[in-house]
Amino acid sequence: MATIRELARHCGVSVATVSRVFNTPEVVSQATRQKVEAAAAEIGYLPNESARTLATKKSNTIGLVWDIDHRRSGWRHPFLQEILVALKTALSAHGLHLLLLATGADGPDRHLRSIQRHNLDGVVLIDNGSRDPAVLGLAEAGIPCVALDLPLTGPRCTYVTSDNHGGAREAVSYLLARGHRRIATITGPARTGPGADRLDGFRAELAARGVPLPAEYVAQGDFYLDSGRNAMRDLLLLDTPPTAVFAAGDEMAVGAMQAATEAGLRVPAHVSIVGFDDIELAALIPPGLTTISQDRAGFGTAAAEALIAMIQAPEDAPPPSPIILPTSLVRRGTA
Amino acid sequence: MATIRELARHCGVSVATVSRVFNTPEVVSQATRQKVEAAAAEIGYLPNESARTLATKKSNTIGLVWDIDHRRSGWRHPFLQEILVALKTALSAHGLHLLLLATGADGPDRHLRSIQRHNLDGVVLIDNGSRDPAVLGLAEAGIPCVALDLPLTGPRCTYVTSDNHGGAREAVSYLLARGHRRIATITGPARTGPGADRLDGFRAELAARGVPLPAEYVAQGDFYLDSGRNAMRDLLLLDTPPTAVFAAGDEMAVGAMQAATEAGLRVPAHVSIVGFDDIELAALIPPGLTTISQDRAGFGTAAAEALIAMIQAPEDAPPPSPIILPTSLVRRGTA
DNA sequence: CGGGGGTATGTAACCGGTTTCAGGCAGCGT
DNA sequence: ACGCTGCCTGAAACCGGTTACATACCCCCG
Repeated sequence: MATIRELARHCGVSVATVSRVFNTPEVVSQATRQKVEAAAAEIGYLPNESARTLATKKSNTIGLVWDIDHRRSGWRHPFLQEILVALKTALSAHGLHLLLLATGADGPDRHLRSIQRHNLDGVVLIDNGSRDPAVLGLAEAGIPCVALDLPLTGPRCTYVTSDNHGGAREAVSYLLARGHRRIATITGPARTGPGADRLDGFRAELAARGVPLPAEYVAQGDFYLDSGRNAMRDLLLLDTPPTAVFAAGDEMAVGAMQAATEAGLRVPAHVSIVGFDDIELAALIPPGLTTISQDRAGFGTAAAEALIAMIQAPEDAPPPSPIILPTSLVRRGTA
Repeated sequence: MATIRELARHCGVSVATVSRVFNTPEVVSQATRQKVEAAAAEIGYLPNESARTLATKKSNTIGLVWDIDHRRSGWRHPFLQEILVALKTALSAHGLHLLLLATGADGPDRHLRSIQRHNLDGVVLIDNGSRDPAVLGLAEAGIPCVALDLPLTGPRCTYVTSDNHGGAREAVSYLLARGHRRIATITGPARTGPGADRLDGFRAELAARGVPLPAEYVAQGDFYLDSGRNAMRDLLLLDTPPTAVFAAGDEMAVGAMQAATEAGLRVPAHVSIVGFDDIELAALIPPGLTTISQDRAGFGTAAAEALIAMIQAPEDAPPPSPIILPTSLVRRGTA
């Protein structure tokens, strides 16, 4: 690898000039700039990132902190790949690199250290509902930070999430329009933003339309398949079982479909089901899961944009406002 | 952030000694070591990665190069998340960081530059079948490199893949044991390792058992759902349609199931289907897809181990041999 | 023709570590 | 007492960039 001094000697200028060609080309004369650029291309010079980071204290790198310990938490992300693609694409367009940090693998607190050690310019946080204090502390650490599906705010910290409240209302509204009046829900964990917001929206729409909601129509789930199946079993055992169920996640909706089938019921003839997420499976499982679709790539893109805005903004800029992505209902066979 | 000089002054030793405490603790006396360690903990000293990388030319970081441009290639990885988890976990255990590089987003060649600019210690390559020359060139660049599902070898380059050949043979063997003699296959793209190997295995097992394979029983697919559906439609239109189909990927198997259903056939009563991959959907779609399961986490773990071994080995060590992960048949409802 | 202002470039300090090399010191044998 | 050895420590060069500051030069104007 050629160094800046070699390149400088090679074309008879000082290292400062070479540096300027790459960083503030407008201050160097046309002639020398072209001379340096040509020589750089010829000998294949590439500025060393570590040296640059050391000198400027900016790494042009953002960290993705993600709880990896799915053995313990059982957590899997429904759209991780899409988010990664969108995030990386948007960051690359601004010359930013992406470093993967994992709370599970790196140990508690370790990612905070990593952020300092690497001079990271910002962080995006994928929520796992762990409420890890070290993760939450990031919001106050002053480093630009955007959380996904986790309502974290601070002077240089914001979050992006879907319109879970509105999506849930739309689902309920749709079921009401189809004539249902006995509508139950299978919730996500209350400690997660989406879990809480979808339940709120569900309640809000029923209340707004004057439809009663018996307490036993709210069944607790954890976003995973088995919890949906169990919850549905319980719902079907009620004296007056619901005619429609809004599951706060597609996996649970699939579990609910299985429970209904096992109980000898047909979907949607005997019971309607609406999910949330629009995972791949939703389109493939017969008769097709009606669900609320999220803007999967939007998470990554919005996170990148928010981060870049915060990085470029002055230290004391007003805190950014949260980004709420729109949802949309996808009609398929289950409702 | 405290620097090494501050820490040195703080406890009355030289910077060299502090550095040794962190890198070669065995050469510094017990007394000073403890003194330095205590002071480091007290003032929260953390060595700066960039400075370290600059001085040693080793970054303790490995790059994950991954073709992100799925808009063009339509490529999605079935187990990306599991691979990421296993890879990151294994790397973290050895103190290595993970940097995401994307051929689609970073532009052609850009990841090669990134590798040099960042002094990456190694690279893992997730194949997308693109045959990108810059990617393939990595094998010769001398940097430790392990490819996933792509038979790439070199002095410091190896790969990990499933036993695609054996898995395919097992699938065929199972169908033969169930009494089938008219067995067709839906292949993956021949340019991909798994696509080619699964077809080879399919052919080999039939040949070994003396079962004839008409040319029209080999239908071309591309691993995605639609191709499976189309291929199956064609197969069912033959004069003597197969009684069983081995699809080289689960998505195609699901497509094949759809085509069979659309043609008024029942699976497995009229036609049996075996897939490959054991994606999540396989267990959930009725009546459950019989398929060949891969060691998903094994990809990440094996890649990390191979990489670490290469990094620690002397430059002229013999090239590592490829890692072939075992597969296993999962019996469900379709065969 | 001399001075002022603006522009392009160079010099050298600095970022925070690692590492070579030299030297101090204690212990030991003679 | 002397020299030798081995262990521990420190001084300083170095990694490859950035940037504050100084300087050289040119042009224009009074």
